[in-house]
Amino acid sequence: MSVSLDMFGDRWSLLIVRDMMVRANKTFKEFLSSGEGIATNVLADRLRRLEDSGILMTEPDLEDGRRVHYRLTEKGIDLAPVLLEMLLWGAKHEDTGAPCAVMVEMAKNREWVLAETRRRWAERDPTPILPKFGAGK
Amino acid sequence: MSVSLDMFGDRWSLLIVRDMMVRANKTFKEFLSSGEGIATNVLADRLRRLEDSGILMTEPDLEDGRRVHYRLTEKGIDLAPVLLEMLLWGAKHEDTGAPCAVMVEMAKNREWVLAETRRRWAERDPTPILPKFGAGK
DNA sequence: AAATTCACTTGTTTTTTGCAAGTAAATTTT
DNA sequence: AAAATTTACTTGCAAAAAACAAGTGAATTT
Repeated sequence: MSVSLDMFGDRWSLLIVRDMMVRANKTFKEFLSSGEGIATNVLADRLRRLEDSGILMTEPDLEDGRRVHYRLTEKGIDLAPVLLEMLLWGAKHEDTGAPCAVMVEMAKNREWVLAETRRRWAERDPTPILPKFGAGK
Repeated sequence: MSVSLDMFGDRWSLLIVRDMMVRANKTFKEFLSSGEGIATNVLADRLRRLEDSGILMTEPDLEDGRRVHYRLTEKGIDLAPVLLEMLLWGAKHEDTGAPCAVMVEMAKNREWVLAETRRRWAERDPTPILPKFGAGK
């Protein structure tokens, strides 16, 4: 676990992974404008380190040569259980502002949430997990 | 989750919680000598912040007035699922040095591990969940 | 009563972060 | 086709945090 903490023992790395996972962020600009206020130099540095450690990879955008697509690797998407447990912990113990009913549903359906997260990643389905939850039940 | 990351977005806080949970660390000195090399000023600061945010509490050692016992709160022990998933992720994707068979067992028995962790916390049973393995990592 | 242990605190140096501005290549607009 | 704009960064600098080294005081051991 110390290994994980060498990688994630900072304020931004896990937030980046979370934004890729639940908000389907792909570009540098999307990360910048997803509201947490990360500095451009730090974002560039974290993306580089996450890539170096095999958690994400880059691919060019074929429609716009300025853009770079960041995408989670298998190792990256495997962080979903960690992120989910963190999300649930935060919802239980802190005031997250997230709708409580949604979180209760997620807590009851961990396996479904994880399977769905992985499916969307595999199929490059950009629908975000969070807003759209509970529809199937 | 951003809330959680304000708290845990640093190299040491989660490591402290982990050491309390799986190694049953209680005193300042135990944290110092549990091998990660945290500085005394940083350790003092993190313990204070973890206490301020209700993740741990302190109680005096009745047998030795110099010592302070740090103990996880309910909110703190509720981090067990997060830590467990991190541990499992690290074991799968990084070279942790932890005996592989042990991790496979843990992955298969998440619920048991969590129940046992909580039981030991509740009963103040200091038996560590994980045996100490060497230089670790 | 002297030495030692324990849980810290207090400087000081080094590293990391945050902020503002800038750059180069690709695309869009005129 | 020239100019303006967008995108993904880099660079330089001040401020905050961390690592390092040393010290303090109360409690305990010798």
